[in-house]
Amino acid sequence: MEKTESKNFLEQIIENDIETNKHEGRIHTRFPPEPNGYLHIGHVKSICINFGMAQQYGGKTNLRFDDTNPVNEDVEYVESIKNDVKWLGFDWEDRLFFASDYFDQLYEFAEKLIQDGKAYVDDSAQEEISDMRGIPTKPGTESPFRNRSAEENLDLFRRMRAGEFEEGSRVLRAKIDMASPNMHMRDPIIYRILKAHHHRTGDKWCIYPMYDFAHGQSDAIEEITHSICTLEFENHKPLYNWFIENIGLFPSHQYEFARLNLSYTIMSKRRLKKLVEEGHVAGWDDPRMPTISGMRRRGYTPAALRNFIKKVGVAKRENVIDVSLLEFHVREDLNKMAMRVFGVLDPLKVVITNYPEGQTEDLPAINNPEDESMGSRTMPFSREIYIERSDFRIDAPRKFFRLGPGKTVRLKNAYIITCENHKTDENGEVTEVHCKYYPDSKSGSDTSGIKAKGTLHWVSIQHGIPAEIRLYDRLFNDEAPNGHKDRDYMEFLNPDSFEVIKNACLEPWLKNAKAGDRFQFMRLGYFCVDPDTTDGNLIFNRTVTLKDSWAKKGK
RNA sequence: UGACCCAUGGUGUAAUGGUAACACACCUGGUUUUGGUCCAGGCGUUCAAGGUUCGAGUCCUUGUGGGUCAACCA
Repeated sequence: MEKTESKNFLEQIIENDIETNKHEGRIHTRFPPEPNGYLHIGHVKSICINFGMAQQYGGKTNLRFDDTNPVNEDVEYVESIKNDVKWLGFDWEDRLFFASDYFDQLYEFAEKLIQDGKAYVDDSAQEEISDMRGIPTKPGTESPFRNRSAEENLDLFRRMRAGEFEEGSRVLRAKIDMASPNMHMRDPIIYRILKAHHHRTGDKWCIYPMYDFAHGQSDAIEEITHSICTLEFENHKPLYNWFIENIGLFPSHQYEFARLNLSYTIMSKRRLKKLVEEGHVAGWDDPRMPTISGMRRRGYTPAALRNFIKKVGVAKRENVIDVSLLEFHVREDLNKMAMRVFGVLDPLKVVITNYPEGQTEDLPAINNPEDESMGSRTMPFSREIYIERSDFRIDAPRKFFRLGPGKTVRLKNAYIITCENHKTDENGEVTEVHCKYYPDSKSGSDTSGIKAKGTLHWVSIQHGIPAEIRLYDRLFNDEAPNGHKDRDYMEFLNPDSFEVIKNACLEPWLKNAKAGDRFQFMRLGYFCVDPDTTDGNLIFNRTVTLKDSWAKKGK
């Protein structure tokens, strides 16, 4: 726990609860995903808050799957969710739970409510129930089935459970207040008939509890002290409390925070799913997706994500976080840990005319200037090398500290060279650059006295290895793709969000890189090895570029 | 025309009745064999009107603006 740091409102509540010895000072939270999709950066915030708070105050966090709707849920998702939470660095220890673990208890709670005259079976059609609920500004009307006897309700409910009725023909409702200004209190449905196979309970049940009748009670059963969720559940809180009070359960309390929104992206499961299904991305783990699996594949680190969430803060007002803050934390973490290597994405041949043919030198290279313990390696240098095509310009302006006719640059870890000539093809495209080098300008023993303003990365053609590089950019080119009333978010898809480079050339050290390995390609950005990589085909994903104050100047 | 929640730089988040601060972004400059990192500096903020108070971003009232709620989803 950091000392004098300012506290967010949840920390203040928790510290106050500890001071007043509420729940004997015990802190117990839960992360309650529904196993119906993949986790995204919005969930990362929830995970970090729920696990983070407990960690910070010596408490515990349960992982509980809210699996009350078998129609949408699947074990595939529970495995991916567990994997994602673990990868982020959090541990639920032996506390892996499912709302479905409590179906028997939940059923008993429902019978108790019926016996107490606080719940009834409604035979109305779905549409009738909806009509009778009224609208927010006008009270609803009571169902004709509202005043059945407890005996009749109990009998009907048991027969619902026994499978005697068709799906949709009856529901169990809590008997609260059809005139409540809070729509959730207008006799909410708490059980519906769903003749569906459940991924854990199989065919044991044909009635399933609704979210409102499962979530709070599950919290109470697990004796959760702080049930932290997002703002849209604020209106559910009176109902959450109503069930706890009327059933007589452990007094879990719900607290709400504002969900995370990121600029240039969308966060709804439904919309992300559409991107996948319509093939706008390669899958849920496409590196452009804001999913945890996508960001993992892209090369983002768990620490970067955690630090990002910490900086974003926790409050109750709607927010849109600038993606640049995320990128900042990705770079910050990678800068410390990523080995520096050389790779040329768009090769341009350079011949060093006065360098002896057939000669090769192994030049030392520091692996990470930020971390001496990462040591060094050597890189082969020879007469013919590749440089980045964008590092050469025929019409180089004054402030272009790179190569051009007559220009002098340092080849990182090697020699200073001066451009003497270049060849072009019939289209005026540069095909080859001729330079001379200064033998006494070798890195580490430079006595030439020549000053080169720019430094370039390079790869010896003879020694370089081929690789495929996948470049990613933001998926949407609008800051708030979902924030336009008259335009669909799909209209803002960035057509240039993905580019494949097939003919990149990397320094030979990289030949043994393994899937998931992260590197900084000097001067270009951070890259990681994609799992599609095979023996003969090295594939890298660009995680994020380096900051580029030159590009920003508009060149 | 209901209930609940929210309102601080470009974006976020603090300030708990007492000098509005921190991060990102942006802009300068320095260091640099990465136009990276690092270092130094700059820019810019309390929705409005009343009220309480010696003193209000903070408390009260009203207004304005925004969000949420009318799935047998969660």
